[in-house]
Amino acid sequence: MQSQPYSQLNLVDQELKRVYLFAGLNTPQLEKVKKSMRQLLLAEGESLFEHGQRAERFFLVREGHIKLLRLSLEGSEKVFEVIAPTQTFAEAIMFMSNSIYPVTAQAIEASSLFAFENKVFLEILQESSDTCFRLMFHMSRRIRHWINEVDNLTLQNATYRLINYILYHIPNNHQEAYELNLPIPKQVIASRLSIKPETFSRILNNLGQEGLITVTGRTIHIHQVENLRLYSQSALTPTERYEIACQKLDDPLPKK
Amino acid sequence: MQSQPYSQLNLVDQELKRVYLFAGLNTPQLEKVKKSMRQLLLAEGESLFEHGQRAERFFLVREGHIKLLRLSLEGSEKVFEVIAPTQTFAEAIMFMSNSIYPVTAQAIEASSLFAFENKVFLEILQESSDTCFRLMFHMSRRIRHWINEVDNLTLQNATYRLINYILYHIPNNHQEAYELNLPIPKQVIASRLSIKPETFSRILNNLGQEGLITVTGRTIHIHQVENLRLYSQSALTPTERYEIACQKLDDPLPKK
DNA sequence: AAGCAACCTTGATTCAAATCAAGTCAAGGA
DNA sequence: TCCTTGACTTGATTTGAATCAAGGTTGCTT
Repeated sequence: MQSQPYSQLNLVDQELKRVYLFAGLNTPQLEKVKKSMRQLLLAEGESLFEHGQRAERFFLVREGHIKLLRLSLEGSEKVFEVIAPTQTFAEAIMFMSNSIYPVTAQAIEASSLFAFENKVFLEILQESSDTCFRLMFHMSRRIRHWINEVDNLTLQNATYRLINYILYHIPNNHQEAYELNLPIPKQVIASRLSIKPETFSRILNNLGQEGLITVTGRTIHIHQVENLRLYSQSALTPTERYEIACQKLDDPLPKK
Repeated sequence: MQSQPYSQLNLVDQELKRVYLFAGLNTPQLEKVKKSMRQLLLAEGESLFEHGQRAERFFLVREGHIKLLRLSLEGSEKVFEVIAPTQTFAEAIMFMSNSIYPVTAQAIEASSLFAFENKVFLEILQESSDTCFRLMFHMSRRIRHWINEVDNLTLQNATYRLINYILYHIPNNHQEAYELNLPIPKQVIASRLSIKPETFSRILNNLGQEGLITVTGRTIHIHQVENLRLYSQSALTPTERYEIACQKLDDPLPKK
């Protein structure tokens, strides 16, 4: 991992102002943040911090992708989240004094990030209840995000979760065809959705067989986004879906 | 649901001061909170708010138990959390202006609560960055709680989750025998752990067969707390556990 | 161009937990 | 006392996804 103090450029200022944590800061406050900021360059597979390590910094991804994961006792890894450029992570545990990172962070590909000192940012917060509020807003969004996550994991099956993942990555307004490029290996997405790679592959296959999508490498062609949406709303078991499909029986469906 | 303004008593003051949100408030601030506070009495099964409703209040449970749940499309319910006396809930979404409750809240048994106005409390927060910090601390704890929840749901099996639930309800220092009284129906606990009632029952049975616990109605006798801890640490599948148990082979184990 | 290592797919099999279907048991009412 | 109702248990069966075990692709290196 490379680490270096980062020179003050106006370009960086703009980059930081787009981060929700810093959006409300004035110039001297921003300067203070920038002084404690470090640029990190991670190689593919390199880890940034380990589950259990003291949490003293939070991070902003500039290029590449970082996965947050945990290892089970048997050694298999479970990815909780994949952090993409412009997103921050590990800022929420800042408030637990002497706290530890609840997950391990590792670069999926060569990545560039900024690291910020919790201590410095906490000092700034102490002066501005406005920034506090903005932060709390985002923390509560994160809580809701996790509630949804548990919801997905428990109420729905693997196919539903995968479809939801796809839909999440399509702009809301799109109704017709869409071409989705997966930025990261399918295995990582599979883990993120708590699905084994084999099952992931089979599900994509099934959706292809049903004529909803076509997969070419890491590109997923969705023929009719609206159809996928309907599909996810019904949230049925494959058996049930097949039965319904047979009832509709406009187009011949593959017999399993 | 009954609702009424609540008279100012010193007893209530003490009750409120023990709540983390109010711990840092001074007397006039606390008075302000109390003025907007309402007491609610819920009958068994009565719901307090529904998933999707505007979130304008947060709550403190005084007596009884409240479950936070979501309904699947087919109507089955998934319990996310069970709130016990002295605990608050729905305070984290306070910061999302115009936000909605992400879950439904319903009384498991006849319950008594206090309801607080988000607006009033937010005004107080704006004056005290100290209280803000305390709140953020608890919000970040909650985020970590949910990360652990997902971890449990994905890396571990049903037996492990149930054991963890039991261990969680035993004081840390206990090593020997312990008698745990479940305050709520087993079905609710099962849903909380994302297990079907039938499976829940079977797991308790298995643990009984292996000599770890004895179940009498809603009372669980744990013979050796330390044994349960070891069991949960290994986190193996039933098959694996049985094999290991056979290798140890000090005491005869039931053949399946 | 050959070799190799990720990454992905496919098929056969196994398994934990869900589902379906009857029960038992205890509490409360009429 | 009988009947109902809800909470729980037990057994038989099904099923979604994991696991095991080969293959196939792709892209990179030497």
